[in-house]
Amino acid sequence: MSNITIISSDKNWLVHAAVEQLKSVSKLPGVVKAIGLPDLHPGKTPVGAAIITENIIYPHLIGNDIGCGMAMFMTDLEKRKLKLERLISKLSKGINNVNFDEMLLKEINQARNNQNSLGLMNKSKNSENLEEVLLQAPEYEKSISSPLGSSLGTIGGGNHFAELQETESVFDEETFSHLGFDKKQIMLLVHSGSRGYGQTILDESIKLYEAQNGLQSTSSAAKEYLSKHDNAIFWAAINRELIAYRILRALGINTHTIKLVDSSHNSVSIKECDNKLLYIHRKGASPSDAGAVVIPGSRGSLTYLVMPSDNTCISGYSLAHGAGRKCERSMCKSRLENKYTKETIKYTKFKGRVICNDNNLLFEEAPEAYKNIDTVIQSLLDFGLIKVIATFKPILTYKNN
DNA sequence: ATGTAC
Repeated sequence: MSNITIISSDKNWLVHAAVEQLKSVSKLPGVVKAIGLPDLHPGKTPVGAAIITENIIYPHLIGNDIGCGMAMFMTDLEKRKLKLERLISKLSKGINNVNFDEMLLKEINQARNNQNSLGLMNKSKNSENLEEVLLQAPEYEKSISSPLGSSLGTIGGGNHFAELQETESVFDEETFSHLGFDKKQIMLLVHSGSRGYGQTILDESIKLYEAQNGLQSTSSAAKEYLSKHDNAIFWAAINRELIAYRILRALGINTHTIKLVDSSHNSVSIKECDNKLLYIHRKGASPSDAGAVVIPGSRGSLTYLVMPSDNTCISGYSLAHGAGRKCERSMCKSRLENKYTKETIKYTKFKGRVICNDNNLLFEEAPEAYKNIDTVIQSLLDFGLIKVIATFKPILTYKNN
């Protein structure tokens, strides 16, 4: 009997290669179940997938960007007071003007002090360990060539971004306000991860232990990986907070903000099920057993705030992490350069705008490069996995370091 | 997705 489940429908197109990748990983030793979410697409290993194992951990299934995720912050800026051109002009100057270790730590503490505690800040680790954990990345940070530089607080490339959004529709007012949302306020969504730190952790695990063969869960190698993995999860969450702080500072908006939702879609977590210890490897898959989740579409489509259902065993306790790539990166430019110039591509159909100095990336991350988020969400609804709380509309997407 | 090499 197949150990594969794919959460999809006829309307939700999936590329064959991704399904083949899912089949391939489903046959790895110790894999109990391989789940394809509706945003399943090919990567080094399948993206939009949850792989459940027993007794074995596969670092390569989580990939290099351990801890990558989506954090949504509520800003102090009211929707009615937003002046887009002014914000664009401010943000175009960049967000990083602190590049020294000591200053960086001060800045991080400032960023954290500026966030009202809803009990979310210390979710993964105690904040007292902040400096210790952050500086446990020293081998990586010190290896960065620029003097005293740090990658902490930087967005990175690829599909990473920071984006101002406004509430489009609220479908569940009670949950919306219970989570702390206020539709009058502008939201800030940050998608970033552990930068080179996670990469170093993956490289080390593969170099030392041939991670393609997996790490026996009782081995010291597995314990070492999991410990570093946890640090990367924490580091990535702080990274998103610091990015939010820097964006708001650059915009001249009150940097006091509230992080309402944050979840990582690249991680491994341990879950006890039927007296068995399961390792849930998520690669481009958000957890559906840890509260509300933000699922963005693209800069030209809506972002969804959803509440997972109580029992999501069928999807490996996971949800789609976005719309899923439809068009290969290398194909985007040629396919879209008749439709857009390098200037017109900075405008979206919602009258949103993009700040991005990388011309290729503007095309690679164009809305047309992604599937329809509404169809992806519909598949999650069809399988009874979520309830939609609200949708948000992108206003300004920032895609530089 | 990454830092680095080209």
